[in-house]
Amino acid sequence: MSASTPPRPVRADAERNVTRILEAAKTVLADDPTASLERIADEAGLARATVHRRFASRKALLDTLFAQLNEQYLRALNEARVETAPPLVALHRVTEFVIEVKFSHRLIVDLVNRTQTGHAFLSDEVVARAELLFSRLRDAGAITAESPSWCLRIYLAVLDEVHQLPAGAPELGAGDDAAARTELQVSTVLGALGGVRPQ
Amino acid sequence: MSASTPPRPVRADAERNVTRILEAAKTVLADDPTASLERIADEAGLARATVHRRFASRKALLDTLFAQLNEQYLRALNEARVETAPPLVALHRVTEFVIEVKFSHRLIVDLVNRTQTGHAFLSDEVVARAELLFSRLRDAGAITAESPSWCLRIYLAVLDEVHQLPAGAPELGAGDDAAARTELQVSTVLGALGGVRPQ
DNA sequence: CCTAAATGCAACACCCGAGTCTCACTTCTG
DNA sequence: CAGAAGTGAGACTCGGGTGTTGCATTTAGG
Repeated sequence: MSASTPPRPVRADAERNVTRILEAAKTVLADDPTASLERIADEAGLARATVHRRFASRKALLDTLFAQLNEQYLRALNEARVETAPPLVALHRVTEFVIEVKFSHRLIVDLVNRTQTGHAFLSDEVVARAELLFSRLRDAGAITAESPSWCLRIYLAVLDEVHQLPAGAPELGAGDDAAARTELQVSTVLGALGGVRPQ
Repeated sequence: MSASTPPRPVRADAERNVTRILEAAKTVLADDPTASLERIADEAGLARATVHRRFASRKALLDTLFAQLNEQYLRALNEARVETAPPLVALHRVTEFVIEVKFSHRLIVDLVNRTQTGHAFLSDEVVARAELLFSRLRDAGAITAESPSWCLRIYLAVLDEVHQLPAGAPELGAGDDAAARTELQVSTVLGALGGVRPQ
């Protein structure tokens, strides 16, 4: 049964262009969530027709983008061991990973608001496991906020702001950028949710 | 010099429709920042042509909307005496006013991101006075965050989330809705910015 | 009540983005 | 190298939103 890869090996350069398009889409859509496919094609250095060849529709492109994001989040949740590690440690680790994901959250929020289709931009699994982390934080006394969904909303809202801070911002100090953003995110969220700041 | 009101008294019903349109625009755009003028016209119970008669363009309508918002913010800053009252008191009062302004911040953020024109959705004066309030909060030891502009960003981000909480949400408790939202906003922001929560 | 102003309605031109198709040309890949 | 797959460029349709105009009707207000 070699049926999983029928008779269509997909040429290498075509697949390469798929990733180029996705990369370009992230960049362009982060700047303007309503950007046209032409802008994305330009950013990718390809013709608009090619984008349509690789993705049946704009929606198909966005779906792929979302799927990619959820995959990365899932990886982050796994590697941070959100179910088993001490919750404060897990929060730190998951945030480290998420900060590295160069994905504009504003983009997602915008798209969700726009497409009333109730686009499940974060998969149920991601939401459930993230909310579990906040439950564990509360049970451990690290925060006082009761509702995990509220916690997640605040986390994402703050994440958006941290993400948008320019590279050399004074809030980030002088050291490693990603590390500083992680610190800022964690301490801001813990404070917002009624916890005591570490350090 | 009776020139300020030339020979054009503007009929009463016309002016009434202007406010109707603005009201409808707030409602509709809060739900979908890209909503068409037709949807706004429908919400206002008017024909689309009438919207165009009262507002030269979509942009003109949005400008008026923003101007109105800034006016309300200015009033809030004045009535809260942000420059002179104890900063924690001022924060509380200004938040009370702002919570009453039924204006979706998501709308504004979206519009700002969309119209790259650097639309100054919050007037310089509003920004300056709000940032002053955060400076005073820091000097008084109520928060530890250094950068007033960062504080304002977090404030607005949280405000957006508080604004979007459904009416009977558990985070709001059972009492007066507006008061509960004010409390949640203030305590969340103070915590996020490194302060100690009152109570 | 009578006029001027405002509206509703319908048609129109215009622009922009999505999606499709063709055809000549380039680039993989066996 | 040869054929297949992929691409670029351009034209095209289609849908939807903006902005404009003309005309009949309604409404405000002296």
